[in-house]
Amino acid sequence: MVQDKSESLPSKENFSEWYHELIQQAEIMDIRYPVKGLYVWYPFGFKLRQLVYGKLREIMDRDHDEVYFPALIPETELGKEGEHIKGFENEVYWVTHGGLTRLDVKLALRPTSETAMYPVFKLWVRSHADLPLKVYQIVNTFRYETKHTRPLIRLREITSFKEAHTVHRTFEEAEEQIRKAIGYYKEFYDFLAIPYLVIRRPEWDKFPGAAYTIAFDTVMPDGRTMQIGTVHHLGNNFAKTFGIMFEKPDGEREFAHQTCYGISERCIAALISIHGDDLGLVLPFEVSPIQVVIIPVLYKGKEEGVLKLCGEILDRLKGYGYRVLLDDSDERPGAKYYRWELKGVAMRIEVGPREVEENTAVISFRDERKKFKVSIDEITKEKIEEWAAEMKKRMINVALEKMKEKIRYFDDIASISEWVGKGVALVHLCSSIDCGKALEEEAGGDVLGRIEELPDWIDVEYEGSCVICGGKGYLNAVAKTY
RNA sequence: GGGGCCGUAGGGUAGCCUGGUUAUCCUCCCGGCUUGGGGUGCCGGUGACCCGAGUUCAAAUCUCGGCGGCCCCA
Repeated sequence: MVQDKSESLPSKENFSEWYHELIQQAEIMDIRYPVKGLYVWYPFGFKLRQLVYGKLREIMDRDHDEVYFPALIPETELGKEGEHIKGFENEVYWVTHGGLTRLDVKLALRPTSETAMYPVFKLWVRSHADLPLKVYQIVNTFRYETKHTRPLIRLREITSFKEAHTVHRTFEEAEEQIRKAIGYYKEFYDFLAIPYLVIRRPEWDKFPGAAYTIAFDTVMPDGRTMQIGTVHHLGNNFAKTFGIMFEKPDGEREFAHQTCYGISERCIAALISIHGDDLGLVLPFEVSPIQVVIIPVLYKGKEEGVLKLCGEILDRLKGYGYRVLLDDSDERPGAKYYRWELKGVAMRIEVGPREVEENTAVISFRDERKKFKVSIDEITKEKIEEWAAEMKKRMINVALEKMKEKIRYFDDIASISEWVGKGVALVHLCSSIDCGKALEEEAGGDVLGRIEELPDWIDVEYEGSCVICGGKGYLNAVAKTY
């Protein structure tokens, strides 16, 4: 029996369509805003954003101060660092007029904030005692994307760019910060149960103006990878451009070394895409806008007892501090199950006349959708936390297994192109640009770069001979990308 | 950069080729009854031809322009 309900989602097998529909049906974003690449956060989507970014903030606040820099950057500053501007010039939005008056110096809508911040860092940094300087901000950024835009994934206005910027005395000290930043991002994505690869981008694909770039990539259900975080060591390139110098204890003046690292709302796209299923969102308990929904099963003449017990459970869970909803709307229970599953509510409690008699409740978790019965007394804060932790563990395992299936090692280039597009190919590759480009040509995908941290589940030697030239190579990843 | 396709209620659609009645159907939404442990059923209701110009007795339909969206190739 085929359910041809128009509100049902396309199968996740058809990932692109599934994503497009789910974003709207689950009320994450309204895509009807009349400008290409700009979208509206629905209240539900925005709550999810706030919960996810709350965790990111908590992590950043341990080691950074939050700041806010302006969205407009004068052309004179944006253009100072040659590599940097070359990397962005095709996608910068320009403010050219104030009212009817043409501006003497055009203003760019920030594509990222290095050139907004660093002229000010020059003023803030004077002595070694001012270092290290570590700040972050969560802001919107603008890029004139010409390719296919998609909500949360490819935007003309990124609404939720968390960018951190740090300044240090030495290259090594900055490098130490890079290690810490990678640790912060790991903690963040582990919290969201999103698996990732940590990869050093090849020379031709590093951040414009950086010494090197390390990226977090996750593998989407269709086998393409998505970059969900980047960490850049800027060396003293920008310090030289913007004159960020400090006086050492011995009185000598030196250029500072810098890092920057960012995460955008692609983390939400990954959260939705990695865990969601044919019925909708699946979210970890901690970030579900609604963590628990209580569904009363009402039979004529027995409403009172059921609603009373539901009310007691509601009060108790609210007392524990959870985001809980009692759905006493006039619909059949089945319709409610589907609705709240679409929204990714982590835990469901059903109460009907049978449960009232036994003083029990039927519990179900969104990821497994099995039902089990517990006595009302068992629903304690400790128990719920235990259940939530178990659910998170299941989600991590499932997501990691799926990612492993989409990653394969190849020791010759013959069959790589058949695989790239379905998943990630691992190959040994030397660091020459010629070999990298030849491989991209052959594979029909992008070289993501050298695996920076080899996970224990990848059972391949880290070093090996380059698949193109046979020279000394390291394990690299190749894939089609978002 | 080159080429192609498409704009009809909140969402999805038929009608357009061959101009002509009250613009089709599904869904959502609103009201009523019914029902209630995995998408109840019935009855009733609100709501649309992207914008502008042209052709014509008459334009959702044909022509031109604008705006918006989608796809393919480099």
